[in-house]
Amino acid sequence: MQPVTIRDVARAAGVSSATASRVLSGNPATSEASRDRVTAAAAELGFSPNAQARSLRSTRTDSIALLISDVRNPYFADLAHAVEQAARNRGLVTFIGNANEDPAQQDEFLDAMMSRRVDGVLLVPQGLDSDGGTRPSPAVEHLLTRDIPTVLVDRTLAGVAAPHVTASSTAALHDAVARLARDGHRRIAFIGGPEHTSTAAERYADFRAALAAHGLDAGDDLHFHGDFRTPSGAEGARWLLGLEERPTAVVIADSPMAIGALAVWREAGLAAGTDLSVIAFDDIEAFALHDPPLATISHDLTDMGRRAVDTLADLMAGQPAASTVLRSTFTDRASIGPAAERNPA
Amino acid sequence: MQPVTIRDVARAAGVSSATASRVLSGNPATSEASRDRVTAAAAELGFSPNAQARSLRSTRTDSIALLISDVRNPYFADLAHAVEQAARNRGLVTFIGNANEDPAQQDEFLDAMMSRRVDGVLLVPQGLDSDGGTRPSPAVEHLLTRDIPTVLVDRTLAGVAAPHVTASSTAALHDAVARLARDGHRRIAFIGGPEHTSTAAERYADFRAALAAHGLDAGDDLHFHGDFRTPSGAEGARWLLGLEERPTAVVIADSPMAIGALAVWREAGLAAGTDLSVIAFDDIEAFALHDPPLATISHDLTDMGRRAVDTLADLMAGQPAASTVLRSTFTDRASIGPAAERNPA
DNA sequence: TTGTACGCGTTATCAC
DNA sequence: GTGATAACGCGTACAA
Repeated sequence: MQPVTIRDVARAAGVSSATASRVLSGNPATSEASRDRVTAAAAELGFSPNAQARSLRSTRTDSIALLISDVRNPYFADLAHAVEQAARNRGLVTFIGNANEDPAQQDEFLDAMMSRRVDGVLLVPQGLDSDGGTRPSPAVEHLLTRDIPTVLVDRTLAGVAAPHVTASSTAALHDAVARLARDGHRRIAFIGGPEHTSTAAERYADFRAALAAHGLDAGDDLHFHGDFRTPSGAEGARWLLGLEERPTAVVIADSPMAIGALAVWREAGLAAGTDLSVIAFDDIEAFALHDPPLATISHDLTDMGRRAVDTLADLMAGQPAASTVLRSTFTDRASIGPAAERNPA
Repeated sequence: MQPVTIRDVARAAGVSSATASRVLSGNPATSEASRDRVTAAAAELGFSPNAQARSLRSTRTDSIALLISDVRNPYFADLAHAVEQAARNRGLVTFIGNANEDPAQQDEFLDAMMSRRVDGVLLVPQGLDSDGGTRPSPAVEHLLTRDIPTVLVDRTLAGVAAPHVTASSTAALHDAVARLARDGHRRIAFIGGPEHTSTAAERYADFRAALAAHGLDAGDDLHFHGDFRTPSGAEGARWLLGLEERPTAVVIADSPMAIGALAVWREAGLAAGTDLSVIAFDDIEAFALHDPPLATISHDLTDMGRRAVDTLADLMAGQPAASTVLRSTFTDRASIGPAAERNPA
């Protein structure tokens, strides 16, 4: 079936396409008579305006793009949900894209979005060029040189001046390490994310700083380099089991890695909170499956999503927009216990 | 900055816009000389073609829409990931939309997608009109009358003739009930999804049939009506605890409800596999957090996503497309144990 | 209040 | 192989 155009509607209503257009876009300069006939005809024919043609004229699409790192990571799924609801409240449609933690897929999606002239972009940046260089990837540079309203979310990117909405875990990690230190923990491991992401780098730096503040060993040998995904969490867990002098506590930098790690430790017979104290980043619903309940460091993602959309809206309105840094929360739960004796006799 | 058009590129390359277009869209009727100059100019100016204008001419957008019920449900997140990868392999961009299990949000997204003239739609339908009527929602009817290639995924919809890619759990539920019956279970509860979704209805019907096949009580009083979300799983768990004669086993129709239910039961001191045997639909990574490991009934979502895209591609190519019904798998794990004694002395 | 005519950026159709 | 030109569907300045 041929798509129904505004001309078809106009013909059916016995008016010109200009009048039909005016009626359909709410222009007040229309008579009641034509208004009735046009709306009736449009409904009758099932007219759906061609957004391509419309935005070719008006250069506005009332849509934004959201690029996340990994749809299957509950953290980003929650963020996507929050952004979508906030955007919907402003009459914006959200196109969600999945980068798979891969700069190439990120760029593909961004190119498609720029081609479709979205009004703005919310970007969880996927790190630098695959060249290993120090510049942002081509599509991201393109975004900036073309002055497309862009807000970085969750992560920042070196050399990119766009405003961002992120979360700082400095205080939460300080609290968490204080709690561990109080319970006698001296060797605390860190299962981190990929170095090139700002979140991974910051979380580890904050962790080191918190250790130092409590007079604990701040060597780099208790740092496992994961990639934010489940299998690398399992690897990290095995790495920890293989350490000569086993740490008594561990901090894991996101929830998929925590899932992978906890499964390995349980299989190895380690009880969380008893044999090994565990703190995981993110506080996802599925953590309720774990016994004992997991201590977490988490962000309010609804807030993050809402603020990201607010910031982007400012930018799209031509107003200058400031960056926001939210605070993370440390939640103490039973997966933290007293440090086990070292080398029990 | 003004967007760079193909005319700018043509001018910079010293050719006509027609030649520039031919070069940029890979038309072989071009000389090596102009090819070089045009590609150089395009790169120099950072040209990005306007997809609106392009598809205004060519009526193809090389994009598809995927509407899922709930981004935060890992089942649909996995499906979205699978679809996206499969579509990408065919050069199609996927726009993911989230309906929140709400027909109104479904229709909003579908309208936006129709406006943008996507080449096809993969739809997890959100049930009937809010009127409670028996017809599909307006946007879905629109999709069909306009003959937009559409494939139903995961769920079907009464009265909609579009091909579908779904999964049948008939055999898996038969296996699961057989396993429970063998272990002495006679009272088996079912925490189901919303009746108006085909998956919820089918799963419950198959469950009832499996019970009957094993000569078990098939009354309707052990059926809790949930909504596929975590809080309703918790409600279902409390409902089960309040039953006069407590069932010894339970089947839960999706993973978020399982998460909600298991947390409640643990808090109440019930051990899965000992006090209550548990089988959950879906086999998500996060289930690894649970001890003992959960018995599951699951689908291969990568397969489902791939086939959905295959089917849609056939439709878009004008070929007739057949529906596919995949088979679910029952995985026996330690959350199933012997039926506890009833009314122990 | 309404209709005519033009242009948004691109591709397809013709001539050359 | 290349260039001029029409057309995609819509919104709007202008004229009536």
